Amino acid sequence: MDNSIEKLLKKHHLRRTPMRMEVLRILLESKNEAIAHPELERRLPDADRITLYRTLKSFEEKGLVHQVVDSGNAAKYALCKDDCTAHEHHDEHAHFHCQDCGKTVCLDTISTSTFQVPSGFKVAQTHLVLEGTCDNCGE
Amino acid sequence: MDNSIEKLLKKHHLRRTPMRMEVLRILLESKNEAIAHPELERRLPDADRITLYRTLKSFEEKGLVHQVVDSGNAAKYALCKDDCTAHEHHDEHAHFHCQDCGKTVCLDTISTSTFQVPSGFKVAQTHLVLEGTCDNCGE
DNA sequence: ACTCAAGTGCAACAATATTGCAATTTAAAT
DNA sequence: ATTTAAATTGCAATATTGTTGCACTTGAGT
Repeated sequence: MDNSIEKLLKKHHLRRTPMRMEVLRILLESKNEAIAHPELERRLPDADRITLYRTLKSFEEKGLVHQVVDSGNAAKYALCKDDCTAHEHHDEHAHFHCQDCGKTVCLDTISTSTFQVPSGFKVAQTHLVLEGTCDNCGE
Repeated sequence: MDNSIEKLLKKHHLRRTPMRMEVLRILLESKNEAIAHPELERRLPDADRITLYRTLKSFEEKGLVHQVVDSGNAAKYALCKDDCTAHEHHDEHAHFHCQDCGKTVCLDTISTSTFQVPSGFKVAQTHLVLEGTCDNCGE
């Protein structure tokens, strides 16, 4: 329901604007699937492309969504888990990118929390993307 | 030395052309650092941009380099380990992307070989990228 | 030296991303 | 309900990144 969208925005100190509500609605609809910029444009034909960039940037900065990188050339976005804040993301799960259908889904079962890095290195964020064929496409 | 460059090309069934030798030389120079396209352009001012794209694509197809995705918007390339072939990459290691200096280095100590995926999913390739501050930039 | 497939360079184009600025809108204060 | 400051938007202009087609050149085996 709309209510939850408004709450989400408020929670993350983002103004409630039509565009943001729309984008958020779409992201909520495809709950654990990451959506690329072009796809968002397609679903929001009337939206301004530039505004969409800035919307997503705001969302990311305020800890509402996280970026997923895959080997396709476009960044994708998915909703953050509840405990992400403006200052720190806690999306410690992997993603799966299907080379066939192109979809990117969250794999909450795989945690990315602890990898041992050389001394002197500090990890702020981890991207773990598995690529291959998803259950739908593997005939 | 030049010799090893030619051998590498031959090994991967790639013709020995000036451009490829140059690109390969640069990749060898920064052995375990992944280099983005713009950076390669910068280091090869006379090279044709399009040819560079195709060179890297060939390299990747023939198992000579692998792509690294990070949250920067450009794909980066690094040399594959010895046992990569045209048909299969075996670069089962993580990468570290410094948010400060932008460099991406290989972390050979971290293996990405085994993650348990839901049934029906098949993993062909794994990207594990840790982001944060590298030892140089951490004051 | 000859030959042909592979590779190159150029042009044209398509897609993706960034910046500045004026106009509008939100949310809070009066 | 008005007012107001700051955030957000839409548009223009521009930069960056990636693709395709085609004619010309080059590498490497015969």
